[in-house]
Amino acid sequence: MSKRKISIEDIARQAGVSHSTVSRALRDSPLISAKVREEIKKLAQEMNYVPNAIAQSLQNQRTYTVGVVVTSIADPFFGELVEGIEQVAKQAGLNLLLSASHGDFEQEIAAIENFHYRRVDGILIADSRISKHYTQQLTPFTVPTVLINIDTEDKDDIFHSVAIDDRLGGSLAVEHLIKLGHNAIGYLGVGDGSKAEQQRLEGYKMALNQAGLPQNPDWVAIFHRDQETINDIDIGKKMLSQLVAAGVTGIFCYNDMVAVGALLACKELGISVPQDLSLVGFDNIALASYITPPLTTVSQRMSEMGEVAMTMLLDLFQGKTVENQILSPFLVKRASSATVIVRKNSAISV
Amino acid sequence: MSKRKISIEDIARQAGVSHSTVSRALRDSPLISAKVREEIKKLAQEMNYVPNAIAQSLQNQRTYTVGVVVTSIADPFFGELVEGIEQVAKQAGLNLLLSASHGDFEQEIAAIENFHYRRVDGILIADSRISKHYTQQLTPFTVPTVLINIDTEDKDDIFHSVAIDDRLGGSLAVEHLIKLGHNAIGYLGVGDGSKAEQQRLEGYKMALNQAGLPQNPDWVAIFHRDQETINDIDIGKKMLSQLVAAGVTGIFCYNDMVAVGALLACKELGISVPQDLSLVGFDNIALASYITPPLTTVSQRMSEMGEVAMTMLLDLFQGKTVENQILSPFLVKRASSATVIVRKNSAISV
DNA sequence: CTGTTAGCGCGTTCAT
DNA sequence: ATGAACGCGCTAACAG
Repeated sequence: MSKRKISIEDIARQAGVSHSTVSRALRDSPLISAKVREEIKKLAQEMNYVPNAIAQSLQNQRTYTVGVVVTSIADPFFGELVEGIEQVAKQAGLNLLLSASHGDFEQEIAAIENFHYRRVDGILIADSRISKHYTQQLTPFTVPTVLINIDTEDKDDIFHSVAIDDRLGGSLAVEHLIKLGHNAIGYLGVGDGSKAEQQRLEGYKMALNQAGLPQNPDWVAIFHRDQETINDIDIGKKMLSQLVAAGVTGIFCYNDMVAVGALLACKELGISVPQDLSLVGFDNIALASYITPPLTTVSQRMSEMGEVAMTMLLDLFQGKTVENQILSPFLVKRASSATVIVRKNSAISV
Repeated sequence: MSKRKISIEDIARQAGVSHSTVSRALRDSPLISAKVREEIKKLAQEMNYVPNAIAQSLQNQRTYTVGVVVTSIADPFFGELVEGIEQVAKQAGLNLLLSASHGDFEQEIAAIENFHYRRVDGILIADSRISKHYTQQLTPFTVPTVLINIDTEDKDDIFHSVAIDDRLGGSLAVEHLIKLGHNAIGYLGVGDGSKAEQQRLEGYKMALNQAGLPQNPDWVAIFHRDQETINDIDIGKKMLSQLVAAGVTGIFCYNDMVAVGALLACKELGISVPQDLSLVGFDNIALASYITPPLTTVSQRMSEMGEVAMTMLLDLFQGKTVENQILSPFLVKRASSATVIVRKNSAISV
């Protein structure tokens, strides 16, 4: 903003009218003769007038901006989410202020306070790093806020939320394996203590129960975190063997990265997927469809999630009462899962 | 902003001073006695005062906000870029206004005008959809702007840029194959008419020249676009066979997706990589490291690109003169490329 | 229909 | 060291 832009007063002077006449003309006020309105609009055009949103915001008490906090922008997962958010925001004439928290609680709080400072009209938060802290730290919050995929325990009147039905997702994965004839089905988890993992595991158990299939503690392998420095792929790699040793023929993995890790471990161990072992992931990341074999997985459609969350925010702006949403994931069948091949001899060789 | 937040006047009234005293106290003005300064700060804290960035901006003529236009947020490529941008922006106390153009020229212009309207301090554009149009449409632009990976032809005084050295990238890929003993090296391109492709091809030729290796028109396969509806993977799939038929033992692919397509075609044709054929990609997308075999590729480090671009913008804010940057890519060696195996008989079988 | 005035919240000069 | 007054650019209430 080195050169100050021209204002409505500049064009008022030029037109020989008052600045409020210009303001009205530009806003298509009915209180203006059609003639001067067109004249002024033309003049504004000629003078390259660009209205000042800052001044308008100060007056309107509305910034037409929403703040978005995600863990990481580089994560394709959140990328899709933001894409969905952006799409409906743009359509509604709203702008996005984006901030990454990198899973750090401090940074997340800082981002939210910054949004507050900038007087955003609403806030979207997609980050699992939070919990009850919210209730304390963010109490003085009057800005409409929608939490995405976050365990929202209380404060239902202030915080709204949209989340995925992880239990359903787990069930879908396991039911799929059951249909394929598996009856020794394992679960491979990362042990991050998240509600998501807890519920996917629940879905796993539920599906087994419902099918009357046996359950075995040895079939559930959840990584024990001593240090935070391990990634999901390596978890999958490490944990696979013990499940195989326990005799499972199909495994539901907490997410796709874990499944990819398991797949890599299979290759090293000479276990062929899906002939010897079926794998099902969760998330449907892009990688899932390109890897060999392509991964059967539960898909979340993050962009839809973003759209729903942003739409919810729009409803809140209009004073509507909104209900927390739980989105249903769905199964994407690919080549990493197949019907069980019964072979008495080769089974021993594993 | 349903409930109006408290202002400096509110806390001035409470403290029994004028609002300008409060303003000064909060900004650590030396014109204030240390005592009242602390008192007022404490009071502000108690009253949950949050300064109004909008009002400040109107006064300062500075929004501490930069606008970012990318083709797609969901694209991991741009995700990384934005992550880099965001990181240095945050550190400098700047905010990001994000917008996606989806490769649509209209949307891109609209985004930029919107940024203009919102009085951003600077703009970053990462989208290839543009060209000379800029010179015309965006002439009245006084906002510091940095173009990322865009052919910036003229207007060097207004637009600044950071881009990758595609020619060097092409050379690196081909030199690598040469070192491995290949002497019939092909290029597989998408034919999108971009400067990037043109320069990567140039790098390919340059490397061959420099090594004194033969060149053959049949070794360069560039897809001819009749319709826009084909993706890079399918291009790679389609074009591979003709290069193989031409007798190449190594192929430099325009990007990783093309290389992945080529790889899939190899699997179908029974060509084993890297034993029969070496493949090198470009971009180093996440997928490249997970596919089988992992892909040798030229890496761009988009996050660095974002950091550099944002840093350049910061320099511009400080009135420094900046130079357009060209970043050097580097080779990432993986299992899709290997030394040539000379075998007289099997060579015929291809 | 149009002009005058006030105020959104804040920073800053000009007095004192 | 502090208060009064003005302006950033715009919208809206109030006069005419």
